[in-house]
Amino acid sequence: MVKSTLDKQVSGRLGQDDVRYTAGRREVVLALSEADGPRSAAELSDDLGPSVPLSSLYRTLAVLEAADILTPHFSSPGVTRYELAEWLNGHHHHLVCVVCGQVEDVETTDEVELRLQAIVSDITGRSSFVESNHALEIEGKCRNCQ
Amino acid sequence: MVKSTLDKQVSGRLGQDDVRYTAGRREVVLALSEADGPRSAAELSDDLGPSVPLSSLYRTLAVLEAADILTPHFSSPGVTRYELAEWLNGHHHHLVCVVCGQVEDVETTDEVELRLQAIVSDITGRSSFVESNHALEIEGKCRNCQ
DNA sequence: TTCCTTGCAAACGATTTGCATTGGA
DNA sequence: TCCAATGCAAATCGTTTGCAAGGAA
Repeated sequence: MVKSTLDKQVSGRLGQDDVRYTAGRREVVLALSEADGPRSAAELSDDLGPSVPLSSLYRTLAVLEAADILTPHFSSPGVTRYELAEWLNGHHHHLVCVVCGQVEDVETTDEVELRLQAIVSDITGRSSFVESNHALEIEGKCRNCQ
Repeated sequence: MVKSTLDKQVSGRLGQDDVRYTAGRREVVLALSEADGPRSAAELSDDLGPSVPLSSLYRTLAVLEAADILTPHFSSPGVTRYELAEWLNGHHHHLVCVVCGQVEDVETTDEVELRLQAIVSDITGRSSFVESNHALEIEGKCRNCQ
C-alpha cells in the first residue's frame, strides 16, 4: 500500500489518539481531498456508493472531526458539510451558491489574507470576544446556477 | 395600536405580497428586533412562551423569510437562526461563539466595509462566481465562555 | 483475547405538512 | 363569505445510538 503525504499526516494524527486509520476512513479522507469544497454525508455517500452505510459514514466523520482531521461547515439548512482541516488543506474561503447550496473553496494570496486579518482585528479590537478563526463566506450564484 | 417605524416597514412589505401582519408575526419581528443576534425557533419559543406552538413559529419564520423580512443563518449543526434582513437591520457581521453557539452582531464602519468589499472583489474577480452578498463570520469565545 | 470498528435498525431532534378550525377584511 | 392564518398531530429529514457481529493487533 502506497501512502501519500496526506495519508501519512492523517495516519500520524490518528495514531496519537489510538484510533485506527481503516479503509473506510481512508476512503473518506481521499474523497474529501479530491473535492473542491466541503461535502455533506449524503454527497459523500453518492461518491462512495451504497456499499458504505450512512451510519458508518457519520461515525467516520465524527471520528475524523474529533481528531481535528476534518472541519465542519454549516451553510445550508440542516446539513453539515466537512472538509479537511486547515493544517491539511491550507487556509481558504468559501463561495456559497444560494441556488444549489454547493460550496467551493477559494484561495487568497498572503497579501489579501493580511488585509483581511487586519479587518478582523479592527472589528474585534474593542470587544471582549476572543477570536480563534475567521471565515469569509461569499454568497452568490455558481457557474451552473446563473 | 401604535406602530413603530419597523412595524410600518414590515407591514408595508408584507402588504405587497398580500400577506397579513398578524399579532403572532408582529411578536416574532419584535423579538428579533430586540435580539442582539440571530435567534433559532427554539430560542424564540423561549422568549415568546409556550402559548405559541412551534409549528406556527416555524410557519411564521418561513413566511417572513419568503417576504425578505428575515434572513436565515446556519452557524451551528442542525439549527437555523433568523435575524432581520439587512434593509431593516443594517449590514453587519457576526461573532460566533464556538463554545455555546450564540451569535452576536458586530457593526463595521463604512471605511472597514469598503476595505472588505475590495477584498471580496479581489477574490471573486477571476472566477465565474457572481457575488450577491458576503458574510464575515468571526469564530472564537464570547464573554461568557472564556 | 481484547478492543476498536462496523452494520443494521431503532431512536432523536429540528423542521415540515395534512387537515380541520378560526379569524379578518 | 372567503381565503389566509392557526393549532394539533403525524410525517420527514438529517443525524445519532444501542447492540451484536467482524477484524486487527
